[in-house]
Amino acid sequence: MILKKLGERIKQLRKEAGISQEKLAELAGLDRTYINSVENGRRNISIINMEKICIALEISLTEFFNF
Amino acid sequence: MILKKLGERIKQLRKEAGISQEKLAELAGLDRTYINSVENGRRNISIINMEKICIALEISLTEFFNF
DNA sequence: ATGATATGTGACTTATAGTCCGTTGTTTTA
DNA sequence: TAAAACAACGGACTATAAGTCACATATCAT
Repeated sequence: MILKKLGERIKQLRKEAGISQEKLAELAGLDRTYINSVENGRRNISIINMEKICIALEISLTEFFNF
Repeated sequence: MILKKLGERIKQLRKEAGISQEKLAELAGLDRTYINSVENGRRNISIINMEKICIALEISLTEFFNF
């Protein structure tokens, strides 16, 4: 399902960036546990938070959704 | 800003599909007034609703974010 | 084994997404 | 130009995402 795929995509990109959930949270201005629940597909994330995460991961939304 | 761009994108694709906001709402299983406010950049839409709208517009999320 | 670092989860409050009722403009078409 | 059809917008309400916390569990180095 979409939430799982999305979470896995974030996790994959975060790993590629070589950072922890905590670091990503800090860069995106979000809570560590929130990032965790998104990665695990337990959150129906909004577009604004998606954008924050993409900016933190230095990737465009277009690139992000290229999967 | 992101919400404006997103709204304009939906409106553009909806026009291309030749349907009204009401018809899109019906196809996506969302409210007519909600579609309107999304198109006008006044809503921070969630990924699940984004997907509903994409399905209604017969376009993939990947294609949608190709802008 | 011990301590540091990273991740997973449930429960909770607050903010806002999303619905449902309506009214008022604005196009389109007969 | 009247009347449909469509779009924009508002108030009141309910559902759900955002955001945080305490704590549990891995993981890995020393």
